[in-house]
Amino acid sequence: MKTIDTPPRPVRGRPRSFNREEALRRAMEVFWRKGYDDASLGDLTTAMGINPPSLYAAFGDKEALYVEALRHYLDEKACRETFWADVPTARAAVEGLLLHSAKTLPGASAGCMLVMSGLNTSSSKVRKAAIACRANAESILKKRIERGIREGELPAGTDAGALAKFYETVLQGLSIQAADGASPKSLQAVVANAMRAWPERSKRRRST
Amino acid sequence: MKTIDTPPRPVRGRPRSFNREEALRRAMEVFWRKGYDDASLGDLTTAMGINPPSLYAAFGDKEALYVEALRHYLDEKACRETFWADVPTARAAVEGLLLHSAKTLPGASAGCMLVMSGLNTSSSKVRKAAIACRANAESILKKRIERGIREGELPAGTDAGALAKFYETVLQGLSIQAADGASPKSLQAVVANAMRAWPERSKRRRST
DNA sequence: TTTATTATGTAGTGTACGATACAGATTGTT
DNA sequence: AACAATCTGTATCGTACACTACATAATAAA
Repeated sequence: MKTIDTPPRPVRGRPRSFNREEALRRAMEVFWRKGYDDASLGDLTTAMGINPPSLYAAFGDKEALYVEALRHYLDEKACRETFWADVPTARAAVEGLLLHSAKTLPGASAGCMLVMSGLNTSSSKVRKAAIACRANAESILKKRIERGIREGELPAGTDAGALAKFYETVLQGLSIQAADGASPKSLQAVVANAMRAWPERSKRRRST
Repeated sequence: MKTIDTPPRPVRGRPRSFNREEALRRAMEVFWRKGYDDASLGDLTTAMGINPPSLYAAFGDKEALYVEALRHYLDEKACRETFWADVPTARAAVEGLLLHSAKTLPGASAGCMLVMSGLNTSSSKVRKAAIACRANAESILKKRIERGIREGELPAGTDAGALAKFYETVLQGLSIQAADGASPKSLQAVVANAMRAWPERSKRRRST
C-alpha cells in the first residue's frame, strides 16, 4: 500500500538530477542508524548525494523527510500484510514476526526504526507520527488475532486487543534488547518464552 | 547501595550555596522528562536554581551529570532489592515489578528513565552507562529467579537467564507503550498475559 | 529565439547550544 | 590583617545546526 504518492512530474522547468526514491531510501538508512536528532542535514545530504536546497525542494524539511522515510521503512522492511501472506494461523504469524525480529534486529545496530522512532526526540511532529505508526502496526496484529478467533484457532473469549498489545510490547522490548547488544540466540529464547503465553484452545478447561 | 560517594567537603574556600543532592534530584527530573539531548543546560540550571559554572564545578559536565542522575534514579525510584524486601516468591516479585510499572509509568510522561536512557542519544558515554545499568537490572532479576529455582518454586531445569531477559524485555516494552499513551488498565492486561508465560511447577508433567 | 519555470551549487544566515573567562565574593589558614 | 582556596554571577566564546538567498543552469512552452 502506497501511503504517499509521488507528485506528478512538472511539465516545465529544469528536471530533477537525482532519483527521489533512491535518495529517500538512503535518508531512511541514515535516520534508521542515527535517529532523527543525531542525523544532521550534512549526514543526510552526503548520503543522498545532493545539496540542502534540493532536499528542501523535494521533501519539505527535515521533519517531513523523516516521516516519509518512516513510511518507506514500513512499506519496505516491516509490512506485516505481505510478511503474513502465506501464513495460515495467527499463532504462526505472531511467532514468525517475533522470530524475524529476533534474528534480524541484532544486525541493525539501532533496533527497529518503527519502535525507536520518536523516543527522546525533540520534534513533536516526529513523535506523533511514530505513535500513529505503532498504533497502526498494533491494530494490524489485532486484526490477525481476531481472524484467528473467528476461525476457531483461539478461544472464543480471547481479548484480541490485550493479546495484540502484549505481543507488540514484547516486539518493542526486543528492539531495546537488540540495541543493547543482545544476540539473536538470546532473543529467540525471549520469543520462546513469549509464545508460552499464547492462549491454547481449551486444554481441558471449561469454556463457560 | 550508594554507587558514588560525595567527595569530602573541602576545608577552605567559599562554601557551596546550594544543596547538591537537591540539585541532582531536580536535574534527574528534567532528564527524565526530556531525555539527555533535549534537556538543555538552560533547562537544567533553571530547574536546579544555579548558574552554569556552579553546575560544572559540582558535576563535571552534562554527560557526567546525566550519569549521576541516572544512578540517583535507580537508587530512589527503581531499586529492586528494596522493592522486593518482603516479597516471598520470585513470581510475586516479577509480577509486582511489572504491575508497579503498569500502574506508575502512564503518569510519568516519558516512561521509565532507565529504559529510555541512551536511546537515540548522541552521547556514547550516556549510551554505555544506560546499557550497563540495564544489564545490571536484568542480572538482579535473574538472581531473584535463580533463588526461586533453588527454593523449589520454579522447575529445576528453568533457564533463569532467558526468563529474566524475557521479563526485562516486557518491562522495556511497557515503557514504550506508556510513552505512546497506553492506559494503566491496558498495561495491566499486558502484564497478565506476560505472567501466563511463568513456568508452573509441574502441573502434571514429568520433572525428569 | 525568447520567456517562464523549476532545479542546482555556493555561500552563507540566524540561532541555540555546551562550555568557560573573569572578576568579585566568601570562607579557612597563617 | 594578609593570603590562599573555592564558589558565584555575568557575559560571553566557538561551534554545529537547520535552513535559505541568490545567481546560474536546464528544461518546456510561446
